[in-house]
Amino acid sequence: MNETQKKILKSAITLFSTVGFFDTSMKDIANNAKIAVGTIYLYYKSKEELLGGIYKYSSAIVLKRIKLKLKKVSDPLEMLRIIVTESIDLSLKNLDVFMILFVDHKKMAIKNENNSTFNNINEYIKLGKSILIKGKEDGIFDFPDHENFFSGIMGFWSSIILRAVLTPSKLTNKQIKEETLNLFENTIIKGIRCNK
Amino acid sequence: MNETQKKILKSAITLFSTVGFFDTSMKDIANNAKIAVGTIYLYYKSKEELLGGIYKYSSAIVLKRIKLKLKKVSDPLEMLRIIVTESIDLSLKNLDVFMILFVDHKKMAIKNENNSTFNNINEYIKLGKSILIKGKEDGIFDFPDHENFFSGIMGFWSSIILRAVLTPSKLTNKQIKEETLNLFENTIIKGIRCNK
Amino acid sequence: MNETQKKILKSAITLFSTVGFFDTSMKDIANNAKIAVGTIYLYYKSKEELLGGIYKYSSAIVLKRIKLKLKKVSDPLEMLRIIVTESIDLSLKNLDVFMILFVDHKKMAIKNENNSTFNNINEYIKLGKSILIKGKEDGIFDFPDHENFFSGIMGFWSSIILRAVLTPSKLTNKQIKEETLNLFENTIIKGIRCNK
Amino acid sequence: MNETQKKILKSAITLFSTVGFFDTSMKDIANNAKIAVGTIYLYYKSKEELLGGIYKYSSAIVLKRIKLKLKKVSDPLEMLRIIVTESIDLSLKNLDVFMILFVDHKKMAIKNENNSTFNNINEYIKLGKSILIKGKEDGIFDFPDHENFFSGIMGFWSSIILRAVLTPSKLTNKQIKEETLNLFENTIIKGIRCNK
DNA sequence: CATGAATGAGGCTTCATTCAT
DNA sequence: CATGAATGAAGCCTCATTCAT
Repeated sequence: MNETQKKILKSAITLFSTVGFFDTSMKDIANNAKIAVGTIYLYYKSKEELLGGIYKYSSAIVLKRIKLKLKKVSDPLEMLRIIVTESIDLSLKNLDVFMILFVDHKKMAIKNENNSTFNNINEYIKLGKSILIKGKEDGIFDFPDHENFFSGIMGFWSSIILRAVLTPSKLTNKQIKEETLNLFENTIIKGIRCNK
Repeated sequence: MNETQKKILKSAITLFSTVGFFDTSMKDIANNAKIAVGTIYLYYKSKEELLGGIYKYSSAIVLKRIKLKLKKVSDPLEMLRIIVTESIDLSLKNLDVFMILFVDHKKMAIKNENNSTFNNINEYIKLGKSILIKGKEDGIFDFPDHENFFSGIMGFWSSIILRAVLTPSKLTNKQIKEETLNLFENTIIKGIRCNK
Repeated sequence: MNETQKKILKSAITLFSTVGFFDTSMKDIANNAKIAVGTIYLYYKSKEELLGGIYKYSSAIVLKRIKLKLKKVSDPLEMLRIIVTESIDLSLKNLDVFMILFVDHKKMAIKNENNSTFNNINEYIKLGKSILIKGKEDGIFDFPDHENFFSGIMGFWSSIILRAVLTPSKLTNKQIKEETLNLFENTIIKGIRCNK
Repeated sequence: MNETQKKILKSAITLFSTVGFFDTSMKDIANNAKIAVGTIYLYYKSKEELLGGIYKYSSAIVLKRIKLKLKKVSDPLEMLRIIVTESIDLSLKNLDVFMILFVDHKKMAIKNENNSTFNNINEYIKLGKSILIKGKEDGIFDFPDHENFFSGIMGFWSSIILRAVLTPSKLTNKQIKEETLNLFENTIIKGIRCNK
């Protein structure tokens, strides 16, 4: 991926996440990236495909980093903490990507599950699910079988982050992260941990 | 609200929730409602305002019904169960409204918190928050103070419902509802209930 | 067909025939017709379809008038004279239509023979062919069987008219018509008439 | 003319004649010729001029060959047969060139008669005209004086060839050629030959 | 109240042409 | 000579909105 393409992606991510996909024109993206409109079409066949490119690119980064962090551990509880912690961390550090990846196109991602655009996102979800299952098998977690429990967890923390980020407040990102994780620990994790 | 206006709202809700706000044209709405385009403008000044109308209308129904159900009880735990149960129930019975109210415009609702359009939604959230606080004060719940805990709960169940609804499966709405509530009960509620 | 649609057709015929299909923009057509661009799309789904509309409309007029003139006669020789005379006459009176119908899109018409757009043109050609065949059967004409003889005749007079019209000269339309018919009479017709 | 330039011409002729001038992009031509877009501009200042180059190039070949064939004879009747026979023969052997030279740009050629691009085509027509005139002067042909008789003849055979070529049929090129010439012989030539 | 033809700004996309390598 | 990434003007088309009936 060369510099021009990176500029396009960066510009599009910024605008899509703040102004929205439909209210961002290709010209806006070009201007913001300081290139010509036509140039975008050298890299992406359409606005739709540019959005797809953003998905692939962003989700690849997120997935890669989370997989890396998970390598070091094998305890499901620790793994669950890591996948949530890292997701929140990445989201707060790249709010643009967060908005697009975890907020805007939930619906779309599900509807197009077989589309390669969402491969990484789907792998991310599978990863989450497998952690939960392993935790249950290992007798560390206890919760009713449910296909979409991990999606619920994603909805939980992302909704909290979204409000925290959009509501004017004096909290720093670090505080937001810590408070959210603390809440997660003392509600969901507490609820599913097996008592010893 | 006369019949014509109801037809407009019904048509717009259907289309916005399935096709999306931007991909639905005013003409589509008019055709679907079997009226003329111009007629819509007798009731709503703009497409934007029509969307606002949908919010107000839908959220009023949801809020009214939930308030009614809550009147009969005062135990915070029971109240929490009711607000979630009813929300899920209404969502599954009116998927169109659910998509718009709980999925599509999360972002928008927060950004326009002072806009009267979102009065009902905001009141709904306040209601949820107050239940949680009361539960804590009454010593029934135990969890770290967090401004957006209830938003997290909304994100939790709505993400689960969304996936359940969009993923092709053989589950009935009743099953979806029961499984989701069961999961909620055995994770979050279990996690915050005080053992005595 | 209402006034607006007529204005659109008229404007498009003029511009397509003089400037050419590709060098005429939809905005040009709208300006020339003194309407808004969008209005064109109320009547024609695309520029392509507008061209199709012109074909249908123009060829319908030509075909109708020629059929009318042919009703009064049954002698193949006279019929052949009439179909050529009338075609030339109409062409000279409506050069725009002539350019489009008999010059510009010969290629296209053949390639899309089954497309309803060219129904009238194809019927016109069939009519011409049937006259030639009847003349031969009646022993009035004598020529080698050939599927495309009538097309050859069309090419003959239309090429002559085209040059006459485009070359700067002092000839009136009446003169052009008479000279062309005279030439046709004394070359092709003379060549195929049976001497008795 | 080097190899690169020939590749450009060949590619452009193919594409212009099949897809059309406007629907062929410079990139298409470059891709088809397996060169870079920029290279075309080393040989032709613009797309327009490339088209001009095609005219000049193709018509030069046609004209040269026909002149060569005509050298051997002086009888106007034979010469007329040769110019038509050779034109048809070349057309069928190079349908691409035929489409461009004899079908597509009739209109353009006339309008730009003074443009050097069309020198060869115009010389070709002059040649045809002079044959007809000489035949008349020699008492071999008899027909009314007409500036554009030869254009009519061109329209005659080219229209027949065009239909024959585009209509799906089982005729070989040889058959098409023979049938067309036979028809020409027994209609126009028969019509203008002086009986002795 | 209701209609739907008309409007025209603005968006997405193409493509002839340039120019630094 | 050759390349092909970059340019940006211009075209087709959509659609929210208006207004005369």
